[in-house]
Amino acid sequence: MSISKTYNPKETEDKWYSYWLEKKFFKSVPDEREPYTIVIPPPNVTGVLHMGHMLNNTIQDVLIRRARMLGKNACWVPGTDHASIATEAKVVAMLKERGIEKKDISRQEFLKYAWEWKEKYGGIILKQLEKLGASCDWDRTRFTMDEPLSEAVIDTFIHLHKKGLIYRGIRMVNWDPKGKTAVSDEEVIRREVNQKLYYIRYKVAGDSNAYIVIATTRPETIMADTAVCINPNDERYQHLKGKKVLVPLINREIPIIEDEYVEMEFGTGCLKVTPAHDLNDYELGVKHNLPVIDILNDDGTLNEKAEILIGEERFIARKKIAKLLEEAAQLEKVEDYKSQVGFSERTDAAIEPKLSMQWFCKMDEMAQPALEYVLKGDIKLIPDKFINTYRHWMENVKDWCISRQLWWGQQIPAWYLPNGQYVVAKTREEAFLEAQRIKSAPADLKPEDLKQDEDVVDTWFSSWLWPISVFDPSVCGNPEAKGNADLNYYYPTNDLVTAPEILFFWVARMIMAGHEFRGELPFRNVYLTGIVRDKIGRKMSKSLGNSPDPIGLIETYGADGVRVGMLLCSPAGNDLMFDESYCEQGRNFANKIWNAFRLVKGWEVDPQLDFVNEQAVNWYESRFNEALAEIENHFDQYRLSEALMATYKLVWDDFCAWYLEMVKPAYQQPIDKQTFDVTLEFFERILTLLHPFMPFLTEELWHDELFGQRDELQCCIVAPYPKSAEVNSLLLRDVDSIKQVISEIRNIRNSKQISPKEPLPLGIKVNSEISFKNYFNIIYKLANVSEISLVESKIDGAASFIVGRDEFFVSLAGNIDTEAERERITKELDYLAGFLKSVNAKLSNERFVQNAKAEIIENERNKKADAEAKIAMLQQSLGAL
RNA sequence: GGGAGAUUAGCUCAGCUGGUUCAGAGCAUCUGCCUUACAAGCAGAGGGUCACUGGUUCGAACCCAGUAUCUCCCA
Repeated sequence: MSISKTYNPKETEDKWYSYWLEKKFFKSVPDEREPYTIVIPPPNVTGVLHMGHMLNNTIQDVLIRRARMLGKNACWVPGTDHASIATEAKVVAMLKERGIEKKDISRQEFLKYAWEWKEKYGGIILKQLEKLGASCDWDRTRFTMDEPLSEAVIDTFIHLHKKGLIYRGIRMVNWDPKGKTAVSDEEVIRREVNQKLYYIRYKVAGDSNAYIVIATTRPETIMADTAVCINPNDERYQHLKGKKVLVPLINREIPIIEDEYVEMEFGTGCLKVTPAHDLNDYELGVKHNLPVIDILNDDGTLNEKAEILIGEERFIARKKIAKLLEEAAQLEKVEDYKSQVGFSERTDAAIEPKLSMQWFCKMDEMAQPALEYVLKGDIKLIPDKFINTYRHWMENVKDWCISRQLWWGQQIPAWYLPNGQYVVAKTREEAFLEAQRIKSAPADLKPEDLKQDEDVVDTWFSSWLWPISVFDPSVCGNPEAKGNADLNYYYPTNDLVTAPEILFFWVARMIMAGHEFRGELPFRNVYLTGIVRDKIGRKMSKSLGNSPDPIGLIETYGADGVRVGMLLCSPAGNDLMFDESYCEQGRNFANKIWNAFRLVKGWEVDPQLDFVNEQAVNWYESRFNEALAEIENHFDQYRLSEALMATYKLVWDDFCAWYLEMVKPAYQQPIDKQTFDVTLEFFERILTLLHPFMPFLTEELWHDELFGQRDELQCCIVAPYPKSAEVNSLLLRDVDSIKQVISEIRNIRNSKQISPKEPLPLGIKVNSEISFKNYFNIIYKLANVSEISLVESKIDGAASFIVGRDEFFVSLAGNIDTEAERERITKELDYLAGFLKSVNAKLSNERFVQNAKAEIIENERNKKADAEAKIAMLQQSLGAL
């Protein structure tokens, strides 16, 4: 092993990752052990690793590695989703570069290019996860468009359609004019945008001088107006009732209708009604039986129904309309206005509400049991504050628009007869058989007359099957199927780690699908991570350029350093303010461990030597067990950053700063065999405890010859996780006092500018039951004390301090500064007097003595006794000065 | 507009059922150290009106009400 002064991650990471792969440590097959399963939230196949993935996958890897070491059959299933809109956009761009337009090629040709693209770029993110150390079972890697998984999607569609849970209908959908597809409500991101509010004059028909003013943010849609609406209670507009107005520029006549829906305070109190381009207007239109005029093409340009500005893009049209209105003297004024606008999650295009024929999945029925699982606690959301949000959504869930006007994805298995009727079936042949049963079907119907629906289903319609389909896709759509061995062994999975943003998108729907096809929940715990922000709280994003390159971070700080850095700043469910300095802290920690190892490795053993470190060894043993219990408790509650911090302190403070210093032999002196052996054992245990957080460093050290010969499968990654054992709390308490004594002596040295090299004599006046003799060698070593004497009375002229009930005296070579000493003691006396006063106040309060629990009163009495004793000691010291 | 959550040291966060010397941790800061594992380090120190105002209680960071600010979700 190299003995370089610092840990060098580059020399170990690839080496051990390949080794783990080669020895198949990540691989899982069902056996008699208890399974522990995580399915990865499949990243978008077009994606590259960002900080959110780093956090998310670090957490999953910590959980899976720990489970593996706890002896469970750990299985982490990786994969990607096909991300229809995003991928299709990439492919369209790629084709464009090659001079090919999507509209000029067939669906089959397009898909060929798309697969080509996917094979070439689709695996990048998974490769990046390897750098992080992710111990996924790569043999199980799945893609949502793999043949069997796609088939599962189709079967699911058919099944739900048969159950009446999927239907087709005309609805107002969120239209993405850039992706030229519908998107679901969850894929629309609302943002506040600075807009203008245009005040437009509509002339009253038959009265060339009269007009009303309407305020709108979307003047380009006036050509689609089919009414103007006023509130019937609005005093200002009583005279307009029953009249008509003319749409400006095109002078089409539209009625004035009345509805209390109109807010009198907003704008002018007059609302233009545009049923084709606004959800609320649509509903108003249905209520008042208004026609629908759709003036927009799928790409967001104006069509011939607009009559003017045909072919112009909607936002350009908006500017031009404003100008035309102004020229026609029909634009009264323009005001700045802020409002919420929806944007497509994938393309960032402003969403256009659009009426269209789409497929929907009914949600309310499926939401019911999915809500129950969470409310009953069968599925735990961590942190549980998300239960409320979840419930609110589930109780107000709307039907899910699942069709997308794209080619990349699973094509909807609906087949249209020439007369417009349709059947849902897996293949053309089956569809033909189905179709023949339709009474009104043409008698001479041939299979080739059927035309399959052009659309594909939403990517999430694949993803919601993920926890099932990665194991056995064949049960999706077939709830009666038993499922294969994998599914029966691994499902339900244990933990799901994901971002709260997709609680509804995905988590809720996985629960629905799990219930539908397995009658069972898909996972038991959902750990919701926070959003990674920069140190000033901004969400990390490409456009802001405030996100560090994860792979760059790994190169700078090492994978272990970055993993530790991510976890140090990530309380569950709270956003984390990421800063590179956390990774630096992680790297420093790795280095600390490395150097502790170098120390132990450098020791020479002399078998002749007596075992002199019994107290230190026993203390550390207890301390380790105490910390382990604490760490396990943190893990049980998914408090990973606290589990890490407890580990960090155990290693750095207890093991390195105290234990190793206690047992460390003097320079170039050998160590006794027993201490050496037990220290190695302690070190091994630390490595196993650290492994889930820092897999590379620990595996590297684990294989050092210092620990003896290991066979090729004896690796840290599968070493048994330590088990907590008994804690000697008396010993822990004693050593706490000893540590305090040592600190006090160091402090005296420090404040008096005495070199740590100069040994000082220590006198102890023992008033407690602590057997200080047992700890003499520790005190000698760590406080650099020349001699220790147990004394019966105070030592005059010495610096003194109190720990617990015992008094300590350090005689200094020079004269002590009486004045400073007096001041220090007086200060402490003042504090104690105040403290005693407050304790006495409590104890003399009758109501306290009556109401408080016995043990609390007892405690107050102890506090009083301790304080009084201390005051007495200090007063004596003061007198002795 | 409706809902949820947050506010504790310069920063990031713990603080469980109200009760110990309970106001904590890590980082950062300051002071002193190149003490043969580690300066990516060692030893020590300082730092807080627990957002604000009331209330309940023998006792409040913790419970209740209101105010302010921030974040998220939904419309």
